[in-house]
Amino acid sequence: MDTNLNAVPDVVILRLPLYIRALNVLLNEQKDVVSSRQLGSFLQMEPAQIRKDLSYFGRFGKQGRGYNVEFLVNELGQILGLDRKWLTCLVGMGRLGQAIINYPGFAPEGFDIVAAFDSDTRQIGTDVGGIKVLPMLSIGPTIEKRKVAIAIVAVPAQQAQSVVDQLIHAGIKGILNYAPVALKVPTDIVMRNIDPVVSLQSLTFYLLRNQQR
Amino acid sequence: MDTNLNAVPDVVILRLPLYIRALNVLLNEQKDVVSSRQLGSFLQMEPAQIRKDLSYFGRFGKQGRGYNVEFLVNELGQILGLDRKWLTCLVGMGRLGQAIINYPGFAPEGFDIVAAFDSDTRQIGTDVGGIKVLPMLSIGPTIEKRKVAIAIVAVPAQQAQSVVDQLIHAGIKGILNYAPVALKVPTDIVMRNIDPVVSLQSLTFYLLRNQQR
DNA sequence: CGATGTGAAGCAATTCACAGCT
DNA sequence: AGCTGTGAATTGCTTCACATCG
Repeated sequence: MDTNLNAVPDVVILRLPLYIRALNVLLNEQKDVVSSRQLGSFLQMEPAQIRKDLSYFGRFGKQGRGYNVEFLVNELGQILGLDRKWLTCLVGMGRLGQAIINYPGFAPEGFDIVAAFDSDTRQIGTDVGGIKVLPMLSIGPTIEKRKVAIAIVAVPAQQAQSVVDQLIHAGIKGILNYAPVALKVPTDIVMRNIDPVVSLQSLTFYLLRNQQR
Repeated sequence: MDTNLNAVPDVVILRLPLYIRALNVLLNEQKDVVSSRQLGSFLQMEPAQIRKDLSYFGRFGKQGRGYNVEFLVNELGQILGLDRKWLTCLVGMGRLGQAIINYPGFAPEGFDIVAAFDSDTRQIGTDVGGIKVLPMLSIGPTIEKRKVAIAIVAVPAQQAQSVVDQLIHAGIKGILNYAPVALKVPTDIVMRNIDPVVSLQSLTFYLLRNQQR
């Protein structure tokens, strides 16, 4: 075993947060040890895949017993960098932006929204969820001064590319994009897209196929 | 070429909506023909992958020329079942539910939200975005009577599994889940999860890895 | 025994490369 | 000449199966 992080397949990284979610549920249920078989039945996946995934990073289990839940959740958190705070900003304070900034799920996981931006002059200066809304022109200086690493983009599709360009120019390295467009970013920038319509549009294929039969 | 829809890999189905998005942009730009190379550079992917993906469904292109944009977007829409309306309901009318029901992106793509449910007695009976909020007990009768096929779940994590069980019992076949939990559904139910925290938690891995070097 | 960790095997997806059409 | 459609080659991922250990 080698633990070369560059050799870990992307799909494996995408699954780690799901393992963490499941392990936290088990922790709440006072379970202190779990086997790959139990975790697999919980997440509806093959035990072998879980063991192989974990083996990219180390030997976390005990033969004949399984994995210590608390230990494993901490190890995985460390691998993903969840053992520290990530300064985050939000661009776009429309209805979606409002919902995002008021969503209580980010902070407990270490994603602290420390700045918010909008182009609407009526929004600028108002206080939303304890954060003052700044004008778009403040994006650069704010990100640089506060060393914000992640941006959440919740602007209309038309503005998204220009906003993302500004963010990257200011030093942002990770982007969570809610705008329904395919954005272009340099290879060293990590982006995730959240687009409910795209999700539904592949879902319907299976609905169609399942219904005729 | 055979066009057996059961033989199409899931990853291919997941990419079709992205092609549609891109093609619609090109349509707006009055482009009437596009090559796999152009589309690939637009979407940052390999031309061969696009051609192979499309070849699962038919021969849509012309050699030496490329693909007719309007024709291809219509074909793909038909394959995914986007050429008709999908009756959709929304469960959970908190901040997230409000944002979802007011999001103007669903209806133009054929996803009509025709019913909304909540457990909060103060919400029930109110009118949100032209739709009256019904109590949870109405889920079954409403879905059955109106033949709703898709449900969007925007309730707290704790209630999500029970809500999903009710929806499936009432005949829902597709679920777009916003609750941050791993839900269990039968194999004939199609589910998509939207969880921004999970998205961020894999993003951070690459931020960590890129910064040390 | 019971369960991990892991090479090897098997399967799936991507990319190559080129015949064939326009 | 340019570009599609597609077998073949390649690359990547998942699952098997078992040595090994508690």
